[in-house]
Amino acid sequence: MEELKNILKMHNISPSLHRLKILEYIHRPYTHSTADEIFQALEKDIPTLSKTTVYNTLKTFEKNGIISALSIFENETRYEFKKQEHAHFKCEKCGEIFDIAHPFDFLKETELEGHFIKNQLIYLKGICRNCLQKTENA
Amino acid sequence: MEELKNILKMHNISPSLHRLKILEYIHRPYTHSTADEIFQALEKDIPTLSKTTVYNTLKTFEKNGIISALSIFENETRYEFKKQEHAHFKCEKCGEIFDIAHPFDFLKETELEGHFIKNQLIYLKGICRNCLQKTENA
DNA sequence: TTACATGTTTGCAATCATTACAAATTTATA
DNA sequence: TATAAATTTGTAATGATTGCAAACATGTAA
Repeated sequence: MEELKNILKMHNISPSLHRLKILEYIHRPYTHSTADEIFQALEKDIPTLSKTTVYNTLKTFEKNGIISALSIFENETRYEFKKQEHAHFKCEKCGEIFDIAHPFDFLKETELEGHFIKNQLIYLKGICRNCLQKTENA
Repeated sequence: MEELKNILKMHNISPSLHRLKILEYIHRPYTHSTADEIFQALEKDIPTLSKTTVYNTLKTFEKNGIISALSIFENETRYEFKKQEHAHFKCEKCGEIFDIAHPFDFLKETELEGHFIKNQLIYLKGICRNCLQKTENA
């Protein structure tokens, strides 16, 4: 919790309870949460929490580079704690999302067909290892 | 126009006027259109056109593999005629979207961290060649 | 040609994620 | 303690998309 507080302070965001709780939720490993998911999870602890606050806070975090917003999952925006760059894999069967350490760093800060590439986003789809195993055993 | 008709027929979709017009619009090179954009463009020619028809038609085309839906551009879904796989580049300055012939085919139909990869989606951001040139000349 | 079944299109209402905004509340500061 | 500033809330608005039932068009068989 102290660590989270420091993250906020380092980004000049005052660590209010709500902000800390939201950050805590996103900070758990392998989360790719929607605003609604976060809201529903925290509502229990903080009954006065408003969804607008969740949206506001997520926007603040994103602006300050603490989290990343992923627009690649159909209509809902998903948020994750910013960390080393990686690809995202979504299983077509179970819908689970996995982070994948990806080997495409050679693209960053380079030129492609005359355009200067700053960022890359890689999204993979297929069948995840869990679902593959289930099929084998069936 | 005959070509478009054949595309529909080959996918067992009867080539009604509306469907042909919508397909024609998407078939133009380098389009990454939203449903609304298509609707507004065709409304002039087909005054009775309804937006629901545009959505219905796009969904039909997508199901039949004629077009691809891109969810990566913030909130709006964009559609493009299905063709050879490629990456998408969006310019941070002018917002224009470019297709990029991409060199990542090695990923397809392969395995990564235990998951079976079927599809990949690559999204790049940066400054496009046009905007770069403008900056140089300024 | 008519009548019916089928497929297509329409228009409107509903949904869902997100944002705008102003009021209420809390916190920090003088 | 009073006041300013920041934070949070609640509600209404927006915008993309979907559901649905009615209207319309088309093809087919009698």
